[in-house]
Amino acid sequence: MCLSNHTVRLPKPDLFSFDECLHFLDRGYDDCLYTLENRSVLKPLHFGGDPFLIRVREETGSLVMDVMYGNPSEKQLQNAADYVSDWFDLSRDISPFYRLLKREPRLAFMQEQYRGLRLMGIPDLFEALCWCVIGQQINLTFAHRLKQRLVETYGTSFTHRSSRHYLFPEPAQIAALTIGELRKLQFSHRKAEYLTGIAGEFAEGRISRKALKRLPDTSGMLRQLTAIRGVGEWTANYVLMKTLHRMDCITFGDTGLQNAVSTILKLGRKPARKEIETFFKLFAGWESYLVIYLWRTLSSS
DNA sequence: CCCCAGGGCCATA
DNA sequence: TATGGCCATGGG
Repeated sequence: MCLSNHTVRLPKPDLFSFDECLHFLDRGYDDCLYTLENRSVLKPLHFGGDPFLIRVREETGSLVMDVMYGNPSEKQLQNAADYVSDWFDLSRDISPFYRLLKREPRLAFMQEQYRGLRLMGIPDLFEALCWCVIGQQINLTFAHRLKQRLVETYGTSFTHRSSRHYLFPEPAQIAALTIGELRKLQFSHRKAEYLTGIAGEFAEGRISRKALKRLPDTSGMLRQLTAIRGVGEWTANYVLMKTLHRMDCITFGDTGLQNAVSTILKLGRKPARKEIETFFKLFAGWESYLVIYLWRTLSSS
């Protein structure tokens, strides 16, 4: 990695497509936590100090991260570079996954059509858990609207070139909210309880990404996460793949996953859990990537 | 008006 | 351990 003043170059790994990653970021929903602009992404970040804005774009052989606003320290710039690497899963060699795809005739098309798609992460654990709770059992359009209301009402923000950029609220801010305040934003009573509860766990230090990461295996992490009220099997698996980059996660119960598997197996019905397990057998150690690629089949082109 | 949406909790048996 | 009701709202 080459650090200059306010620009960082991150080498692109093999089997990396910035266009496929942008396709994911732009898959039809307005997301309030980043902005797409001419084949680049604007993303506000903060690591303790004042927030700043980065832009991620592509050059031959590398991703380029420029600071567009704010004045991050060298350390914060390094944090931002790590964030981007995490976000785009840059440090992973996915060639073993592609070899498995070639061995499954019904999926071989993926390594052509989606070539270079990465597991786009949600590096912040609190944000990831909140996003899961918000999205539980409602359509994604409405889920994005709820997230936007939460972020625009309680997140800090700054203006750059007449656009407002929002940071996800801190746990302490959400923990202090009443159920009624979230109900006003059209959260259900139950979701409001889950959100403030999860925020409280973070604020009081009972959950952290660091502590979770110390656990030896995925099943231990799943147990710890599902002990939190509002976090079931789906949410725990989603968070482990998107935030901790665990590679052996299957979001059982996921409607999108079930639809994708049903289509590929030509079932004409919802697959049973056992059928999903069987289908994933060949991909041991790469289940999370298969989930991502199956979700990819749900958005056209 | 109907069904379902990138679930999870809780009561019941 | 398994099943069903419930949540709240929007899109098709």
